[in-house]
Amino acid sequence: MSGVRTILHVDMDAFYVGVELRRRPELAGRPVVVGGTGPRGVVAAASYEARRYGIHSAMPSMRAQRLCPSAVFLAGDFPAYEEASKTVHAVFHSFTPLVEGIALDEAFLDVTGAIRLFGDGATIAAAIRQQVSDDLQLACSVGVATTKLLAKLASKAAKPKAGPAGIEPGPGVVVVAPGEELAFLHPLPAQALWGVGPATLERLRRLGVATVGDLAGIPEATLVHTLGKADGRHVHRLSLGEDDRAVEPDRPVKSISHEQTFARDLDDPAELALEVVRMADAVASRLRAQSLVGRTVTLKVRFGSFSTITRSATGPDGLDTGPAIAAVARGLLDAVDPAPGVRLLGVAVSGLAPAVGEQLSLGDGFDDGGWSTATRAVDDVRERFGATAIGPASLVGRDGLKLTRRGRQQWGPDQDDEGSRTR
DNA sequence: TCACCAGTGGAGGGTTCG
DNA sequence: ATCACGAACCCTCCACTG
Repeated sequence: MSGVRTILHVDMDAFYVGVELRRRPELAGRPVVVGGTGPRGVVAAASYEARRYGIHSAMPSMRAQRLCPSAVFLAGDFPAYEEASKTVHAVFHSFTPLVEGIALDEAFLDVTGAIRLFGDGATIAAAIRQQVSDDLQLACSVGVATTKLLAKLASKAAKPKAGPAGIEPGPGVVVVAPGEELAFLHPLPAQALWGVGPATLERLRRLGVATVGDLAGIPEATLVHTLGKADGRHVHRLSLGEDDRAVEPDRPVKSISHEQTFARDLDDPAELALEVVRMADAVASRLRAQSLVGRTVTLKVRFGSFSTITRSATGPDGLDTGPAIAAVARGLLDAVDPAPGVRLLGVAVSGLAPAVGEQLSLGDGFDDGGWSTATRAVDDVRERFGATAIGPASLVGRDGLKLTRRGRQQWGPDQDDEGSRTR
């Protein structure tokens, strides 16, 4: 039935760094690191010059600093990256509507139907690179193949490579032609497969598996036994190059969460309760912005020891106001002993559904104390005066409303995150 | 010595990804 | 000598329903 597809995976090269370089061209050619700058921060992106020193994303910033003290560390500007991402996606959409965004800097395109118009996969890939370069002064790498997995691995192969010796430019576009799939796939290490992380890798290692080719030689039943039904089957199919997953634009959101690592561990219940209110409020804002409500509230607590627990509760009604979500989350928090010291707190809402018409936050026949009306007013004020213009009264400190709505993405606490709440 | 069976949905922990 | 944030998905256990 469905013939051979042509799928592209486009991956921006050091995306956040690239956006920063556009407005700070003097940094070009230098080791640049974007990410959390505080003592508990991590690297979000590193320029290829920085990667020569062994710096990579998700690495603790402190370690990165030791590896390359002369590197330029930037806190990052998430809204700017979002804006650039939108423009990049507009370029993708000029070739096909079948665009599945994976992250700000990454997307799958199914161009099977666009070939008649624009040329084959390699031609489209080159055109996209040209367009992104012209419009945004940003570089990207593109993989072209018959499946998502192969396209993703191909784009990786297309990337520049940085080692102690220097930086290799990389081909920019790599095509895995129909029929060449297994020749490309089987020499790769098993962890190249999507879904094979450290834990799975260790189990496979015990089966004597090192490469994808090794994996292809293992009976499916053995893999299912070792990895579980879903993962075993999945990995087995991928190792044979079988991957019929479609490029899906518009995948619905399943959960919305906010979490934060503190500059120091907290053990004061009142202080923690305050943080929960803050996060519940932030999550609620985002729910309403997308006209969603959620029935399940999950509280996440990471202790100083790094052990992490979650506590959740599901109610009959969809919630989308700060007070309603905070009430549930605080109930969950009450059952947690913070004495060991809490490093991170998170509030998530799942079980999402579209908010339909007049939202009843507290159930049928209940007077919700006017929260629905008040909440709409809050959204209105924020729309006109900014996100920090109004917030829960409990968050008003001595210095006024300390509603540090910390950007949309943060890679660790700031140096001075203690603020007015410290005692 | 009682789990008998099947389905559903919640809770909690874990893995993986960018 | 340290380890973010946001999201998706899986597994296992458990309670409830019939």
